[in-house]
Amino acid sequence: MRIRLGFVANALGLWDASPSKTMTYKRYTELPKNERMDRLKEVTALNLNHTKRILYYLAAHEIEVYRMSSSLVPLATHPYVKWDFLKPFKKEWQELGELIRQFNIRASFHPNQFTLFTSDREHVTENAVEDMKYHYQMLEAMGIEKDSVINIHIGGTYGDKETTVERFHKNIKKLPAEIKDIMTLENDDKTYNVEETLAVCKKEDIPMVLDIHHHEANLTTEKIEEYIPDIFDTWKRRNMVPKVHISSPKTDKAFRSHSDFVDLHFISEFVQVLRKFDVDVDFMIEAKSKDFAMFDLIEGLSSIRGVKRIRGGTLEL
DNA sequence: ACCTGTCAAGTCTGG
DNA sequence: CCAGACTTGACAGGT
Repeated sequence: MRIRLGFVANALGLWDASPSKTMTYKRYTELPKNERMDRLKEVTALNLNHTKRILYYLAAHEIEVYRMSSSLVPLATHPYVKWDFLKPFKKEWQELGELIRQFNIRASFHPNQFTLFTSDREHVTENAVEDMKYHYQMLEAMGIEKDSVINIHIGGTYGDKETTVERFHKNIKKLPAEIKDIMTLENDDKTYNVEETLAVCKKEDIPMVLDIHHHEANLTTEKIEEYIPDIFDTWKRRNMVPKVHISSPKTDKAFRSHSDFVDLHFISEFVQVLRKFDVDVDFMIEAKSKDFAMFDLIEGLSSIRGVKRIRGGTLEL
């Protein structure tokens, strides 16, 4: 079995390469009208260029798993701004897509916590659809929508999980079919645990992203290995290697917070579990130290007996 | 050069 | 109904 590792958004090994430069609505309104659009485009051009630099960095390190920043385009879906971020950057989007293909990178998006389909307020669902569209359009512009996922959480519980899950199934119908086709759902550290998330995924035929840190923070009564075959089966429709989110607790007290680096022992236990299933997986490292945390974990895992590093970002077990 | 308050959006808890 | 927590990085303005 093979494990590929990757990281989220920013590469700390590169100087000044944030792909998430922003302009808030407040700042936008403070600019003279004739400068506003120029500034939006400037920020976007910079984020796209930084993403390009990161893709080359990934290639140089043979890293094939990467989550792109959701903040590539500032105010892309703001109701009073909403601007065309596709046409002015047609060439740039295409170039990113070509590099992603050329370097065999598995790219994904993970919209923010306000993108959810459980709310009983209609505008929340409308905003969620808008935000999902924004992410989908970026993937389309890069020509990689068929090979990518947009991952979100189920959402809040509103004091009644059962009713709320039903509302999720109702609200998700508002999402255009082609976008729903490429979405995934991740188990949550506070609300929907592995068992509950898996049930929703099965019902909607949506692949499930397993987050092992969230799982430890929000345990189901059963052991994780009992769920793994079903979780991994949800990826078969898309013929994709299952994706697992990796992080470890900051402290015992702040258990849910992400530690800067990933604790090797926290993960190696899980890797031993995976070994029994002998299946390829991709690890998305979610830690404050980003690529450094990923490199650290790659080296840590490589030192385990029976684990061999066969490429910069790939381990064979 | 460093520090601090602010920012479109979400829910949850407590008052 | 509202404030603060949760949590996030980036940024502008102040010292």
